[in-house]
Amino acid sequence: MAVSYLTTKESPRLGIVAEHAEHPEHAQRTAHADRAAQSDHVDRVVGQWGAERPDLDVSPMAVIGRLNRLSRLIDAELKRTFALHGLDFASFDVLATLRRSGPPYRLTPTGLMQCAMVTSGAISQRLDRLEARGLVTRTPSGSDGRSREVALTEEGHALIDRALPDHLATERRILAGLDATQTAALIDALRTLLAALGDHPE
Amino acid sequence: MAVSYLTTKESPRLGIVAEHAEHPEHAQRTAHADRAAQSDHVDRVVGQWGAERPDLDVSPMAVIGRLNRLSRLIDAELKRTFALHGLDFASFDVLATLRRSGPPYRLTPTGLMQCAMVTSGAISQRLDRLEARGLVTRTPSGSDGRSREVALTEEGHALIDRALPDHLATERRILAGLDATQTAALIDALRTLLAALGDHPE
DNA sequence: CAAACATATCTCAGCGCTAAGGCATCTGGA
DNA sequence: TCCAGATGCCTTAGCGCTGAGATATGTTTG
Repeated sequence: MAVSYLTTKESPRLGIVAEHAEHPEHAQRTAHADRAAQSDHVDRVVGQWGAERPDLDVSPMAVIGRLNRLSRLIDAELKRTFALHGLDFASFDVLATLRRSGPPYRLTPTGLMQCAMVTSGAISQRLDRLEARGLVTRTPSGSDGRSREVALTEEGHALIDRALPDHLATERRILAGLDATQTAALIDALRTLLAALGDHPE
Repeated sequence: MAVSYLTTKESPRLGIVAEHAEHPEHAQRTAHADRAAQSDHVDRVVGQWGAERPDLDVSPMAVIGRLNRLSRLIDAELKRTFALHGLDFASFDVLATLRRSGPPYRLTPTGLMQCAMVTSGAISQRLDRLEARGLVTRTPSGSDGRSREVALTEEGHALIDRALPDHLATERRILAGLDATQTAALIDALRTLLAALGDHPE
């Protein structure tokens, strides 16, 4: 039996076929989908376009649309955990980047900017806020008069170490519905897409 | 030979194992990874945490971190296409939602709000901007005095029909690096995560 | 019917980001 | 050496969104 991952509304122009439906986990999920006729928001969107613009191949939306919605939902979820520690995504991001860089927990604004994928202005403002709260310090760089060294304070270090386990628990909860095979395949696909978009380290 | 999707830096505590490495596409990708020791930004982050906080299981970051970075990169890419048509994501979103809803291309602000996953205030402001440009109209609802009917104008209809093919081309280009198996697995995983986060239609 | 509650939309202050540009400093080539 | 361009950081206007709340209308309940 040919079991499809797609609802009837999704035209398979991306050449999507169910090649490994023999995996028990997948069979189970698909069986559930068959039972409940499970169709999510993006299925509906793709179906609408299929009816209104049958001349266009909207199948890329099945991926991009889901990535977009998932990203928003995850952001909202993570936000709640950050708030428990008096943080938001921007603050957590800077503190975590400094923390994981290892002793002496110092980076330049440029380094933070590249990790965070935001503009230099955004980093300046993030550091203003963190500095005002005593979570980081900014000192002149010894070797380069233009540069600065941003360092975690003891309070900043303690705060990120306190928030991190909660954050990881939230992430784990979000991913709890995926089995090992799905997770590996997801990472593989995301890695491929990131590479195609030029997301390289350094 | 046990071929892993993970770099040596990623601890496999999510129970990730390479169960279907016999797929030709995957073998090829992994071979390439072996050859170039391909490691992306998130690999580096996970490796840093592994060194600094070996007591914590940071493997969820391999998924959440990639989703976050990918979403930002995709947004930036789509933005450029929207700009070619004098649009941004917010405007495109509203026009596209109206367009795909089919004749008579009318929805309420509440309907648009639910599709867009933003607050009612955001929709009010989006509609202000679109109305000022003559791309939509707002008229009182006949049946409910509290409600309004938002309708695509001819100009709005023409604009979204002009922008959509370009948008789809951009999406297709972003996904070009994925083969059919990867795409199907990606959709499957995203669908599972969306369902777990309660992203249902209507 | 009236009161209490629910719903639909809008308003607005505040927030974080971008884009553009300013200033100081570094670097490499003529 | 000098200077033009590159680099690092900051400043600021403007933008879109959120969160809180206002207003008006609809619905339910006693």
